[in-house]
Amino acid sequence: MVNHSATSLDSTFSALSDPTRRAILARLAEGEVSVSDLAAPFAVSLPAISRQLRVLETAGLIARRKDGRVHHCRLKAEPMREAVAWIERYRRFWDEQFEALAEYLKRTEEEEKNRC
Amino acid sequence: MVNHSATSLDSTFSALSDPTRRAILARLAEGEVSVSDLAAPFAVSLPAISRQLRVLETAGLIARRKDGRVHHCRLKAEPMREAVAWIERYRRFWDEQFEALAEYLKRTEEEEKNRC
DNA sequence: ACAATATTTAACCACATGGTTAATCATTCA
DNA sequence: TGAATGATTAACCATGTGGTTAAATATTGT
Repeated sequence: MVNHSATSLDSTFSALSDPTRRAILARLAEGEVSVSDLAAPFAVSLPAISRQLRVLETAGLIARRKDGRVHHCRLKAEPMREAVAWIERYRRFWDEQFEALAEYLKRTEEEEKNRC
Repeated sequence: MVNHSATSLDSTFSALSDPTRRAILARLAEGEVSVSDLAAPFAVSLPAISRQLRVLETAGLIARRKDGRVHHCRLKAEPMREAVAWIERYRRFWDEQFEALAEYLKRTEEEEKNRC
């Protein structure tokens, strides 16, 4: 399997650490949105949003399509897969379910062993 | 359910965006480690590590126990739960399995409707 | 009391980040 | 062609981050 995202956990987590950028991603979950429409809800200038978008694009979290003078952004969530995969390794440290499962597996293994 | 972590997605993702800090967390997954032992593998000064630890502590990702002059750190993964929960909302944008499940659910729903 | 050890804090530096306004580029429309 | 629109880039500023070395703090061992 090839690494299509060509990005790193560094840039992914870094991109996700800003609330404005997370809000932008949330909006894009509903579909393509133009840069202006994307900027409208925020109390910052268009150049500010433009740079947030560049951060997201560099992190591989969005892609653009240019239609005339309007730039449409869309979500590209692949890097999140990698991020979740990293965090998941720690699930057992917070998840009771995980502990319950571990307990169950340990028990069945014992039983398996006793049968031999 | 009370919010025990008292931290934000901002600080969690921000803390996770640094490779040194992620390596520290990885090490702590094996159990408690003193600050010195934690610092040893890295080619940076102790004060540098001390500040990384403060970032992790502020984010709620580690806690400390002081035993004499030795400070022991341990993993506190709860904030990761929140982080994963946020990212999971985008799973369908990268996960084929998710699409397959959505497809399945849609189909069963149809059948359910036809039965009534 | 004093030296050594574990760690943090202080003061500093270089660089990244997020915001601003003004200027520029690209495209549409009159 | 020229004005208006959508978006980016440039230049600048304040603040945050991660590193350093030197100093301070806390604890242990002699």
